[in-house]
Amino acid sequence: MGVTIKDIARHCHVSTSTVSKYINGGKVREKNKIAIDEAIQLYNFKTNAIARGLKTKRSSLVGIVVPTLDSAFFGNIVSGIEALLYKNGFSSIISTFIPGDPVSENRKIEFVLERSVDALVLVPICTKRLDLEGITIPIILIDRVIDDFACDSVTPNNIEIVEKATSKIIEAGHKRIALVNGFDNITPFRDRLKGYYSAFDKHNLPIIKEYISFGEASVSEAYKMMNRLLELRVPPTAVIGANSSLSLGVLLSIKEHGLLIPEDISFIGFDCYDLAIVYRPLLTTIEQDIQQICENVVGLLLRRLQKSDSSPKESIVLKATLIEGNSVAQING
Amino acid sequence: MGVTIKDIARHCHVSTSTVSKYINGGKVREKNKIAIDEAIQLYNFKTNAIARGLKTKRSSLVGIVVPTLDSAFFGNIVSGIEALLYKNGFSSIISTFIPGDPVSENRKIEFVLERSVDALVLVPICTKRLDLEGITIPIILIDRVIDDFACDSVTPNNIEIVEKATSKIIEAGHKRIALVNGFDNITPFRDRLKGYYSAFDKHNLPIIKEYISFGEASVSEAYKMMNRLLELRVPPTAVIGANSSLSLGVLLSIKEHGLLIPEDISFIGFDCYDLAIVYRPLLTTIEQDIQQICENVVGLLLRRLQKSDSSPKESIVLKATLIEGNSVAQING
DNA sequence: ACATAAAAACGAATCGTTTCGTTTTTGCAA
DNA sequence: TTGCAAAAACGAAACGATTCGTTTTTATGT
Repeated sequence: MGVTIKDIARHCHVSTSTVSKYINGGKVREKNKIAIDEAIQLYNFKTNAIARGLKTKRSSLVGIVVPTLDSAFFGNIVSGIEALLYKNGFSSIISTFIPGDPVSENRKIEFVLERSVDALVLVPICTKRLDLEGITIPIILIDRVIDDFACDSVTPNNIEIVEKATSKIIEAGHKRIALVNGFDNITPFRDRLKGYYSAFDKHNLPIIKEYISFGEASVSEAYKMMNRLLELRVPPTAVIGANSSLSLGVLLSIKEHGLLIPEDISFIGFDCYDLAIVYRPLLTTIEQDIQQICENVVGLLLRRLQKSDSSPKESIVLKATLIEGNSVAQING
Repeated sequence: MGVTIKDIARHCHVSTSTVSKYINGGKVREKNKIAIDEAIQLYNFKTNAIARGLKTKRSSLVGIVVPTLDSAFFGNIVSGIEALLYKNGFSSIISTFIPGDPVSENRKIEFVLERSVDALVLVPICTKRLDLEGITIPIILIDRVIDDFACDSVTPNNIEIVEKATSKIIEAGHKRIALVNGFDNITPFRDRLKGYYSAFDKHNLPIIKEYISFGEASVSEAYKMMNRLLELRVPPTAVIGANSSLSLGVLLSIKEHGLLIPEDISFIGFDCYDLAIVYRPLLTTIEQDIQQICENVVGLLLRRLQKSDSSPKESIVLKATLIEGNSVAQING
C-alpha cells in the first residue's frame, strides 16, 4: 500500500519522469528498463489510477447506466460490455435506476458523470431530454433513442421484427391478437407497435384497439394488463409480449387463468430466450444477439474515444431474430 | 467542463480552503456560505472526485466482482448493492469474470484494486487463495467463502435448506433422488451436498452416489449432467438443481427427454423464482431473499469502512426459503 | 579522438482537491 | 474603547502521477 513511482525511481537511480515514461510505453535505456521492471516486481507497484486521472483528465472509466438488472437481458448486456471494455483497459462504473422514475434516472447519470467517466453507455427511459445535451463525453444509447437528440445508438430493428412476428400469428389464422406493450413514448415500444400495425395493414386486417395494452414495462404491470385482456368479453386468441419483463408478466397471467399455450392462447415473447427454451411448449420468441450488441456498443465507443473521431452520430440497427417454437397454434378463421 | 474550486474561490473573494471546508460541511461565515452556494450554481461546479480521491485516499468507489451476470440472480444482487451503496454516496465499479477461469478472476480483482476502491464485494469461484490476504481494504464475500481465509461473508444456510428440500422429496416417497451440483470444492456446493446427505441420514435411506453429479455450475454443463442421469438404466425419480444455472440446465434436459414434471420426474430448483412462477406446473424452489442479502452486505461494508471498526470478521448466514410449488409428486415406495 | 546530432534522462510545474499550522476577524466582557 | 479568547479564513504544502522544456548521455562519422 502506497508504493509510488517515486520509490521506483529512487530504487533505480533514475528520475520519476523516466519511470513514468517507461510505464506508459516510452523508450528507455535497456538497463533502466530491466531495473524498473525488477523494482516494480519487488515493490509490487501499481500505478495509481487516480493520480494519473487527475493529470491526464482521462479516467479510463466508462459509466454504464441501466434500469435495474431484474431481467437477465440487461444483466447480460452489462456483463458483455464490461468484458469488452476491460480488454481495452477500461473499468466500468455501473449505476442502475428505477425504471419508472425519471428523477432517479437523471440523478444516477449525474452521479456517474461526477466520477469523470470518459464515456457513458445509457439505456434511457425518459424520452424527455435529460440534460444530456451539455455533456461533452461520448454517449451511446442502447435499446432506445431519445427524441430530438442526435446521439450514437445501437438498437434492434423493432418495426420489422415485430411485423414479422405479428404476421406469423396472423398467418396462423388469428384475428384477435393482443399486444402487451410498454408506454409508446419510449421508442422501442412505439416501433414495436408500428410493426404490429404494419402487419395488420399488410394483411388487410382491422386493428382492434382493445387488444393493445400500454403500461410500465414491468412484470407486475404486464401481469395486470394481461389479466384485463383475458377478462374481456371476447378475449384475444394470441398475445405478444413486447419485451422480456412484459413477456414474463403475460405468461404469469396466462398461467393464473389456467390457460394452456398454445391450445387456449398463442404467444410470442421478446428477449426471454432462457425461459423460452425450458418452457413447455418451446416458446416462439424474438431474440436479440447480445454479444453483437455489446461488440457494436464498445466498438463505437472506442472509435469515439479516439479524439480525432468527430464523424456524424451513428444509429446502428441490429437484426433481431424470430426463434420458432411451438407456442403459436394454427386456428381456423 | 473544468470549473474548479479555485474559480469558485476567486468569484467569492475567499480562499480555496474556505470553499473546500464549506463543501465538506465545515462552518463558514453566513455571507460566504451564500456566495459560495450561488457561485456553485452559477458555474455548475461539481467537485472533482478524482482530485479529492488523490488527496484523501478514499475514492468512494466499491468494487463488485462477480461471475458473468447471465442469471438474473447475480444481476439482482448487483443492482441491489449498487442502489444501497449509492444512497451512501458510493459508486460501484463492476467487474465480471468467467466462472470457470481462476486466472480471469484474479486479474479482474487486481484490475479493480488498481482503481483504489475503498472496499471489495466478491463472489469468489476459486477456493485457491487469491492473494486476498495482502489486501488491506474491507472485503465482503457473498454466497461463498474461501477455505482458510477469515473474511466477512454473507451466505445462505445451505445445509439446512437443502436438507429440508431433500427431506420433502424423500417424504413424498422418493428414493432415487438426483443432485445436480457444482464442484464441491466450492463451499455452497459442498454444503448443499452435506444437506442432501444429512436428509438421507435422518431418514435412514442409503445414498446412491450414481445420482450425485458434479460439474461446472453452468446451464450447459447441467444439461449434460442431467442427460447422463436420465440415461442411466435406472434413472432418478426426482432431481434437485443446486443453483439457478444448474436448475435451468436440468429443466432443459428434462424437456428434451420429453418428460413431464412432476408426473415423470419431480424437481426442486434453486434461485430461479422468475422461472418457477411462470412454469407449468409451479415449481418448488429454494429462494434467497436478495434484498436481505444486499442490505446485509452493504450494512457490513459501511461498518467496516468506519475506520474505528476492527471487530472480528463476521459470517452472516441468512435463511433461504423453500417455496412450495407442484413439482414434487407423491409416489409409492 | 572530436564534433555533432539524436536519444534519453532530468527537474520543475501542474492537475484539483484537502489539510494543517498560522494569521485575521469576530463577538463579548471589562 | 480595549483586550482576548474563539471562530473563521488564509496560504502553502501535499497527494502521485504526467508533461514539457532543458540538460546530459550516447552513438555516429570523420
